[in-house]
Amino acid sequence: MIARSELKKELINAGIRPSVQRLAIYEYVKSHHTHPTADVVYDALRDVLGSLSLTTVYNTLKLFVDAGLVQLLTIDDTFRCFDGDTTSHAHFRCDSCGRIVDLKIKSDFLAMVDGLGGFEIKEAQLYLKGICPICKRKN
Amino acid sequence: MIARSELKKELINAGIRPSVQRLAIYEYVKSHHTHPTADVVYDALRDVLGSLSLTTVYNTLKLFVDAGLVQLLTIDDTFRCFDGDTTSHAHFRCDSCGRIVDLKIKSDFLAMVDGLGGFEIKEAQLYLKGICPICKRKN
DNA sequence: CTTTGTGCAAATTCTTTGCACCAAA
DNA sequence: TTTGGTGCAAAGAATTTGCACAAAG
Repeated sequence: MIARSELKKELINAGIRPSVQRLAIYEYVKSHHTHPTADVVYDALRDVLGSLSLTTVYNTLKLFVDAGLVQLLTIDDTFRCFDGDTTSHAHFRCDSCGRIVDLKIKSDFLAMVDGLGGFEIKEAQLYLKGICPICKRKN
Repeated sequence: MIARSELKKELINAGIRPSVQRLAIYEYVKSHHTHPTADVVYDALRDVLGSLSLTTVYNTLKLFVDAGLVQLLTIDDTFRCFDGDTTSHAHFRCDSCGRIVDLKIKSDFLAMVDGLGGFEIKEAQLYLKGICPICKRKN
């Protein structure tokens, strides 16, 4: 859990003015590791904040992604979700419950890829899909 | 390059009736390693085939993906593209030219992921993004 | 004949944009 | 007072669906 004042500084350092809406959205994605869609963030904050529109959520999340503060995940092909954790890690999506789980990966995992000479890698996403331990136990 | 008759057998084995359209679409994704979108496949085949609709291309590619004959890639967040190569490999997308390149990965690369005990992995996608060697040389 | 595939047009869904109003520096 | 943010409504883009006709077993 990061302090609100700390998050505010991060936005300012990134050249983003910390409006009430932006700070609330930023706090949400930084403190929830549920990989929410824009719509989920909207539903969660619309009542907390006096005023919020889905447009603002979309605009703001895009702003954060472009600034490198938030990661955009395309593990599901039907909707985009967001991850406030920008450190290197893998994602697992359960085919049964739909949950997206964070998984640690070794920092040098790119060594497993051949022929990367000459490529400049800026971003890496490792997506795994299958059945999570909880759903597996149920069946 | 695989023979048409061989591809036909693959469709039949998967329980898919090899119509003229389906076979042409299947042949296209199996012989082009350009990771086309449905629209690209449509544009490439509409003149070759007497008749083809974008709807059929969408339906057919979905059919192939569900049957496990073709892979769906979500490396780009604005459109889906398809890969006739279903063997394990990574994908690199160049931010500059948009090209998607296949890269070999070591078969045991999942050993780089921690805490997979209890998970049943059915699918893995490794997406890399950055600048490809060709675009890098140009700048 | 009878089941299945094709393709047009319309619908759907997610996301972005234009623009007027509002808020903060 | 001037720059930038918010949010409504409308537009846009990718994909899916309903349905009538065509084709293949």
